[in-house]
Amino acid sequence: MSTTEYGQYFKALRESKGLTLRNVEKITDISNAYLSQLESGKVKQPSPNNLYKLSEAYEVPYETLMGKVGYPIPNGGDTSSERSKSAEVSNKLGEISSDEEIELLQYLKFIRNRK
Amino acid sequence: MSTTEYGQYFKALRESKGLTLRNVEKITDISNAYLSQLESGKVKQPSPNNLYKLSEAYEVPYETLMGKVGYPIPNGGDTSSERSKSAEVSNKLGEISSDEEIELLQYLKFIRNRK
DNA sequence: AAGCGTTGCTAAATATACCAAGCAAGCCAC
DNA sequence: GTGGCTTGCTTGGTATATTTAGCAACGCTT
Repeated sequence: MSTTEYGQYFKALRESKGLTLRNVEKITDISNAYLSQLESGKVKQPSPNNLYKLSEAYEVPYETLMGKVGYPIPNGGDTSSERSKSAEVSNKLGEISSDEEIELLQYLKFIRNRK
Repeated sequence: MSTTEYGQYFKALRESKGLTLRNVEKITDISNAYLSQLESGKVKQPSPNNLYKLSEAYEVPYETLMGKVGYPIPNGGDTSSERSKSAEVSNKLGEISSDEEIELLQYLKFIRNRK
């Protein structure tokens, strides 16, 4: 199944914000070691508590992260698959795939780093 | 320590429905052994996946169970007095400025055209 | 070059979710 | 009573979430 490891998503998110692993550790109290494993796909289901902290640090909706890692989310059905009929909160950019998401985050990092 | 004995809550829920541990096991695919531990307070943070199954079996809102065991729930109402500081609307990419938004849209177009 | 702080990462260890197997007590038929 | 069936429960084990300690490569500054 879509092996689009969400680890890369987390990594791209962090880098787009210009944060280091130890930066995030400081903010969230999650060890940098664990964060590294998270980003390299060695963790399957991080606890909701940690997802919540990360959602704050990265300023993305908690629900989004819950869905990303495969937990059921309160209002809709499943996620992880892009064919969901869910009226997913439209992003300002319109519908984007997981792969595009990562690329956009990487580009965002580039944008913010120049100048 | 929270001493939050939600175990008794689960037990009361099950009994109110006239279900046995093995009944619930059949329905949810959660072992009766585990269910027993859950109800006797030997489990601290059951996975959202299992909470979801239980919410279906017991016909209570998923969010309610999430809150019961101490997980943050999507719309505020956390156990700890945490009130959202602001309703920042964020998307999967985190906060982005208008200028960035435009650039991202252009880049998205580029991405999609390069096939 | 040598040292120093930073970065991401890994290995080993601990904690805990969860299951398979089984046990003791209850209940109802024979 | 004895046997079978059901109940809740415990014990031992496996898997996995998470941390502590450390390491190697990098960039600085001197």
